[in-house]
Amino acid sequence: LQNENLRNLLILFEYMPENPICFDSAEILPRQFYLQPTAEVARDLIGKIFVKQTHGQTLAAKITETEAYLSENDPASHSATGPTPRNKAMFGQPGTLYVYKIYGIHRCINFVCGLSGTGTAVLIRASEPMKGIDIMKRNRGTDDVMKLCKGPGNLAKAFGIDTDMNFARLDTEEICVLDSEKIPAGDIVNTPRIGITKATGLLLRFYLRGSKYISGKR
DNA sequence: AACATGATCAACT
DNA sequence: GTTGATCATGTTT
Repeated sequence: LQNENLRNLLILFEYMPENPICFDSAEILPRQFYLQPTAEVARDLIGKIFVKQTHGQTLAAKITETEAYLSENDPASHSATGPTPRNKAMFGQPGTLYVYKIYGIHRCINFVCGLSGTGTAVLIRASEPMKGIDIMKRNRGTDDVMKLCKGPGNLAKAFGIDTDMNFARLDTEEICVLDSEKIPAGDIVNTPRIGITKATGLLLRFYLRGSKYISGKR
């Protein structure tokens, strides 16, 4: 898949749903990818394809919005006060999942990155559904494709990801990120993070310019 | 008491 | 369409 442009990728995902993704030719992002500094991972994840496969069903969505969370120098990060039972996954291996429950109701998906043990991760805030849309609709309880994966809680629900997937590796066929064509730097917008009250001055939110699949206002 | 949220509904432009 | 208030719900500090 790595040589297809995004339009072809979309056609493949939308109109050949009966065919499984060919992982022999798809480029799964290696764990090495997540070793970069957190903000760079957050930026580079824009446009990549998030994939989950279970029970022969494939879910895929193009990542459109991310936020970087640092460590002790970032009061908004769960890892700011050091390792705890909740944030343990953040201090684990880069290229693994950190899933937590928020407001007692929703789940948020993070990709652990940076050097192992540093406690940095990227929150996946929104994505554009590409495959398994009927399943996402069922998981979410709505038919509005525009809103299926908009917002971190909705994204996790659409993908059926709960805290039992905390610590999961991100380079398996069960759950992974596929590489895609490079997004021009000018098409990635960098803003302050949203939904937080601390460290609001840091520009650690990234989203795909012009995408309709972005959380927050307008 | 706060929380890296989302759905709903009233009241408005 | 948009904005603001309110609430649901459970875990962490």
